[in-house]
Amino acid sequence: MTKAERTRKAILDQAFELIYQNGYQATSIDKIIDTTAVTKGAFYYHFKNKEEMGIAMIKEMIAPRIAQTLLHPLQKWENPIEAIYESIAQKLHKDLDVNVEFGCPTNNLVQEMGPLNLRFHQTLRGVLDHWIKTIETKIELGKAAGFIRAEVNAHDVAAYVVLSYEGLKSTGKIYGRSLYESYLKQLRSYLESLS
Amino acid sequence: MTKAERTRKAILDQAFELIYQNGYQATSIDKIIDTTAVTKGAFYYHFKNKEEMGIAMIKEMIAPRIAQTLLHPLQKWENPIEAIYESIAQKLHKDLDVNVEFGCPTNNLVQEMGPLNLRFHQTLRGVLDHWIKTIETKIELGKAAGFIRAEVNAHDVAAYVVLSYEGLKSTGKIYGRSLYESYLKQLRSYLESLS
DNA sequence: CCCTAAAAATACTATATAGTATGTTTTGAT
DNA sequence: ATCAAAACATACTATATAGTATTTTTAGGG
Repeated sequence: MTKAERTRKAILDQAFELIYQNGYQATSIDKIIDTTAVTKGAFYYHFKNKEEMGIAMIKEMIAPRIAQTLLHPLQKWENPIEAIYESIAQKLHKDLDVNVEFGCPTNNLVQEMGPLNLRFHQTLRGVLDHWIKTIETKIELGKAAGFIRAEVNAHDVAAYVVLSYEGLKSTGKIYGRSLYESYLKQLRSYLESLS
Repeated sequence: MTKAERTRKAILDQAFELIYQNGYQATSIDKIIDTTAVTKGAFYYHFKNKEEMGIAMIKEMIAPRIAQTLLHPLQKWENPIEAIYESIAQKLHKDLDVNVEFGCPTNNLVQEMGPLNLRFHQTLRGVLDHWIKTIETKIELGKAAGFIRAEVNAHDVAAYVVLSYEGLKSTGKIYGRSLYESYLKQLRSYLESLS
């Protein structure tokens, strides 16, 4: 990795953290560069403007994190009920104490920027589409293998799983880890009703 | 209502709309007063600062709206499964086309301000506590009346209902009304698994 | 080594923002 | 009607912000 590439990555790393904790609009470019060894000239050399940086941050930081922590683990179990439950349970377990109060980076941006900026809207939709589609495929395979009842609508269930996860992350900002535990119990009971 | 009371209400009305659509931090006091027949002097006569106005807006605008559109309707059905499903379904039906892209006012603020400001955190927690408690009580009554299995944990279910509703409102900013429909199907199936 | 383009640094502008200072008008009790 | 307090209006300050203009440094192929 060249020095320029490292500069670019340093900006995106810092932007990810600050935006995750404070929101996109509340994160100023000055704050990003002040807390990094990067100047304004370097910032605007690598990114046309704040919006381009934000979109790059979603594509290069957020999307890969989702793939690694929520999508890849799905393939460790054949039964979709186990796969969905365990992938989420393990992710939430890792997040405990560290990330609870700041929620989910994707959902934070969906909430804040979805209605305000078309490019954010579209880019974030791509991230969610991919996640939902991956779960949906897992469920279809599970139906073929007899783990899930045939009349279950895979897309509806996948969307509902994602939506309730995001609801947990959002409401969890207020209620913390106790909500995580009660969520997991209800998620399991919901998923088992599909078999 | 006196003229001063009407001025105060005009500020809160406008603040509610702008904050709902753009977020709290992105809503400037200048924008609020420019789009109302109110000056800065009037604003700061009625509210010590922006934070006090925001807290007042939650207590006087958001909390009553939740009570009227989601809590009171719960009492129209004796069976908690019907009550929860119908109260939410009717609320969502009313929101269609109008409020979908901007989500839920409460959840928007929980997301944005929960981690950043203790007073917002506490005030919003009060709003959610009240909603969850109301559903919880409804479920307990339903258990006594034989509508719900005795071993169901009323609090966990109530929290899960609220959390998934907020997840819908949040993710719904991206997916719109189609998500509302698939959510309602899954909500019904989940609730029926409690009987 | 040298020289050009990439990469980065510095200084600046224009605008937006929360809040204040100070003044004027309106209201309602006497 | 009077007058004090409530209610509102106007002008201002200090700071933060996205972005630009301009200059300087650094990297790497010849």
